[in-house]
Amino acid sequence: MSTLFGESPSAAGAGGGGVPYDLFGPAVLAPAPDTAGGQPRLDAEGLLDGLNPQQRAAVVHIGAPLLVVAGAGSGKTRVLAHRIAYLLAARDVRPGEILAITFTNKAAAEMRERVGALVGPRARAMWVSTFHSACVRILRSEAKRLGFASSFTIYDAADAQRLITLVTRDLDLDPKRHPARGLAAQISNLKNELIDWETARSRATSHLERTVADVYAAYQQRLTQANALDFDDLIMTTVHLLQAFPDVAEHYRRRFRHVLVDEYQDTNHAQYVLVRELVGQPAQGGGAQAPQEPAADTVTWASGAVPPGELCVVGDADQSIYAFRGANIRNIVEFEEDFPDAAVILLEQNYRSTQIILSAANAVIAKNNQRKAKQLWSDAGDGEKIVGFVADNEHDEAAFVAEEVDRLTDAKLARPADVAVFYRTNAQSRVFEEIFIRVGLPYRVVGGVRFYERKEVRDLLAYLRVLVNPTDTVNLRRILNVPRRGIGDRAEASLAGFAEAHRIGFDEAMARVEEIPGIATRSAKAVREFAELLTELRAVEPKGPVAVVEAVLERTGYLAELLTEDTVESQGRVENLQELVGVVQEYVERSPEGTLAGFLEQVSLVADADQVPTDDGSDGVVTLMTLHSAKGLEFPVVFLTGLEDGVFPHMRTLGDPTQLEEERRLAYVGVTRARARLYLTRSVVRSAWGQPAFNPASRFLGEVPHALIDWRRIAEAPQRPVPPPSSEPAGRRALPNSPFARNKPSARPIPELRQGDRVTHDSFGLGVVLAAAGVGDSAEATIDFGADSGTKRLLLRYAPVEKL
DNA sequence: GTTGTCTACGTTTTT
DNA sequence: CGTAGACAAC
Repeated sequence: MSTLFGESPSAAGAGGGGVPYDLFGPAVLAPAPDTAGGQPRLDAEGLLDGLNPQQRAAVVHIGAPLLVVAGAGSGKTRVLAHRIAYLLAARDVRPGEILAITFTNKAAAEMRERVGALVGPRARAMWVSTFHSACVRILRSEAKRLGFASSFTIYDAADAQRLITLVTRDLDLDPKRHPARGLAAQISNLKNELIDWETARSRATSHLERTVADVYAAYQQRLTQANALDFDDLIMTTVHLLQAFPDVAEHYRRRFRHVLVDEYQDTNHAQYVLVRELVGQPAQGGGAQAPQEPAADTVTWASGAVPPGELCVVGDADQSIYAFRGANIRNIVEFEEDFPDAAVILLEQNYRSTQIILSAANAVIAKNNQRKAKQLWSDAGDGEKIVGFVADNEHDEAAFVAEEVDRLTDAKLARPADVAVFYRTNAQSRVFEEIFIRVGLPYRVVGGVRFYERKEVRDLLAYLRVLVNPTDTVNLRRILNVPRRGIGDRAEASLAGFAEAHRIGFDEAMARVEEIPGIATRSAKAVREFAELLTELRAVEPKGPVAVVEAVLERTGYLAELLTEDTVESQGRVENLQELVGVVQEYVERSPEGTLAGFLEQVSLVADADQVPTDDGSDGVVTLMTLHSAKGLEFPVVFLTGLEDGVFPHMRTLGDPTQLEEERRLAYVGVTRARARLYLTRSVVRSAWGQPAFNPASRFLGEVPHALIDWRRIAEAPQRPVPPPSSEPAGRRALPNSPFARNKPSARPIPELRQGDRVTHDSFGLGVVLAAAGVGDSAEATIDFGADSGTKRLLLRYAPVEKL
């Protein structure tokens, strides 16, 4: 298919608001466009046009800290953009005095664009950026104060985990008991709480905590040696900088007279303290949870203090979906305690969705206990009913989505660009991609297996990082033997040991490889050649970033190896590398003075390479993304898929009411992305890594009032009389607490084994049960398979075992 | 010592 | 299904 639209719809798409087809009238959509005939509008009164009274109040508010509680679709970005423009137009604020902080690059870009549309080129003097890039900017210029080079490298989560693996090896920790992943998470949590390793160590009360603190300490030391900061360091170090150097803090407070923070509910403790430091307003409330340390959390007042900056935060506790990574709702919930003179403005009118969609969203979120009441309303009318669909399996679910998109586009009710498909986890995108490719439906996946996480891309970036920052040990060791050049584990360990013993960097150890005992001459030669290679490559730097990248690909033999391999996979890798070269070229074109270091910084702070397709008014493509990446976006047509307990809400959250509430907020976010048409789908059977699993309907489905849903198809009820088709939950009841209700269904029921039972195993053959424990999914058995295979302990849920 | 093969393993969301 | 680690052959 994909004939879609012959001619481009009359009214433009995105910002303007007119949807050409009959989704619903323009009244629902964002009010008047921000630009009139492309001309920046600077008069103060004009900036208030088309705003409702609450929005207007938020724009014109002066003085005390302001919290704007903005329900989904209530025009919060609009309020922020207009407030900024209003500051310039009506209050004589200079652009350079404004710091607007968002959570994602996407949001920052959008904000920049909208402000730019209102105030024109003056917007360029403002800082409109994410927490992380604002901090990098501050840290680069103040690095000397803190004793590190301003050319520091930024380690992302993968780099950090790799370094922690190295550290655990150094400390002789059992990787089974202390997986790097878990340690990384714990250290990250500590940093988000602004707890440095010294404090962590002094507070440690258990053996485990001491171990974490030890790893933290060693990890931090390695970061310093490598002249690197991880993501969390960017925030924490900036806070420390401002606290340790009152003159620096004063400098930024003088500069940023207006601090605006978007998605305030997603801030963690470190970000919260950072905001307070920047504003210079001492908070009254607790701030810190856990053991209080007033000194560390209290704003230092410089002599000749600058009056506090004006703070405006915008957020919605119902859309807090990042608690898992340290976001603290208390920051928004207790804003008024933190800032006793604060003003609060509530935005409840929704300009995005039909009333039916909002009613569904309100009903679902109302099930959360920990929450302040809030009811979104719209004057857009009821609109279409929500469509429900139960598929037999995930392929059918995807096929339904594809057919439905086809139907809508054929009927000119929507273009592909109007449609988004949401799912809980990235892995779920694959089925949709398969079907969409087969039927020729153009689509784009946002996020997913991210470009910058691909092995070959990371390898090439590792080379570039090492060229810029020779002390970057993690990346140096990553590429030491990539492509294979005969420097094995043994040689690497010797180099690392030598560096440790002489308290020098890994790169220096390489330079002195001759002095190192225990390295085979052949390996030593390889190390020497590798060091020379790096020197050669550094010599290319003056020729510009593109030349360096190409030199790396050529002279390391990386490209040649891939070309020789000549498989489908290697071709894909070559294409990815070409794309990366293209990214460098783009960078150079955009900033001709740009350096390799500049390029790398940009890359490390932009995690989502695949941006949301901008609506250029063409038919565009269907957007596939996780619910998390969907936040802040809106689409006329939304498919919310995989609504199954265990998928969404995610399995790991089912046992924890707090986490379950976060999942429900995620559902709320998903539902409120839809403007006119919302589809809720689930699948009876879904294959999760190989094995089919029966999942019951998501509890969130049952929380949507039945009257709002038009069930297009419900679950079959096998071996039972057909249940009354009145409501879908009948489908859910179709599979009660039968042993087939979850996981591992028909193919092979979990055998109930007792000691002495004879069994057969697909690969081990015949065996005798020595012991059995546990029931249901957690049932295990120890089975003797005789001389060939020996005794095994098996989890019966997965093990291909049958009782004889 | 290094490379290739096997197996075990673990799988949320992202700056 | 895909990747990381352990192990056995070159």
